[in-house]
Amino acid sequence: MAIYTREDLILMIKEAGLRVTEHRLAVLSYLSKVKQPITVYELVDALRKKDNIDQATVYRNLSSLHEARLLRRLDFNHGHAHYELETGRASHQLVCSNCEVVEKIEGVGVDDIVKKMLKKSKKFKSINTHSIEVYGLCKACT
Amino acid sequence: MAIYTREDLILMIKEAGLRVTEHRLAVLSYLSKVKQPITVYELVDALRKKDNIDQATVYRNLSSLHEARLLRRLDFNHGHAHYELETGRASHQLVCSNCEVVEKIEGVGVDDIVKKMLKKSKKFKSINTHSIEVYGLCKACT
DNA sequence: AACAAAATGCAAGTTATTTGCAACAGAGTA
DNA sequence: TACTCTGTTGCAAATAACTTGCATTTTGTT
Repeated sequence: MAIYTREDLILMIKEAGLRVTEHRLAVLSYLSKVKQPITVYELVDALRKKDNIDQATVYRNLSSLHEARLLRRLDFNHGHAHYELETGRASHQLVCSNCEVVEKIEGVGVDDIVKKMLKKSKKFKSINTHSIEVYGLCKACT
Repeated sequence: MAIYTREDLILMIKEAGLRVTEHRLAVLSYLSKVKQPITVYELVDALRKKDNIDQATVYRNLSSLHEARLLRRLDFNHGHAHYELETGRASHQLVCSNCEVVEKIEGVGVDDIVKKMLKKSKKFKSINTHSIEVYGLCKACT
């Protein structure tokens, strides 16, 4: 879990071809500090208090940062999106079918599987990112 | 791609502990015939015409069938859910980040990866299903 | 400093999905 | 077969998540 300085983040935004605004930086910075993918609601709630950012701005920034591939957008069948930094590492999680528990699992290599999928594909010839969601009941809900 | 008879589907619904209604059967039957995960919109559109089913009924049936684990609910970052039958086989797809193209890939085994994830988990001790979405640009959008 | 393009706040809009409630239908039992 | 209980349905209205229009401000560039 790398830690990014303000300068790192500024550089990332610039290299993505986007303007560096305090709000965009705040969104990226917040996401760089959390350990799990978080909901837009959490982000809006935190940034509204701290930096007085409107939710439309949060949505717009999430969207531009996602399009620029700095963020990964995830869905756990909870009715709303989750976001996390798009790091080199892939994103794999166990998701409870009953409650909102999500457990991120790291260190499971899946590169060869993704390659196999691509090889079998007729419509794609390259890929950028992927996510794996494994659903079950968490221990608390069992 | 197994083909289910009406009796198969009735049995599946009964074994899931749900009542067998014409509408529920129609939803399951429709999903048993499509080759790709489909949107609720498509389903509503088709069933409204054919069987005069209200969209609330479609949503409620999708929900009950999903909860009973007869369906799998998928999200491709398109702003709406997709559904498919929950067969023994897992669900893996390539998804275009730009348009709505989705390509289902079969025959890539991932059981050991899922097992590895479960072994690393602290919050789960068993799982039911999973999905893998691999994002990239399809050939048409490249 | 001056300017064009992009970002922002606010309020209103849109889309997907859910819900309340009265009428109806499936499934077990008498 | 009739009875009854509970799950299902249609319809309209509600909600949640997300997007958009527009006037104003900011950013990066010249």
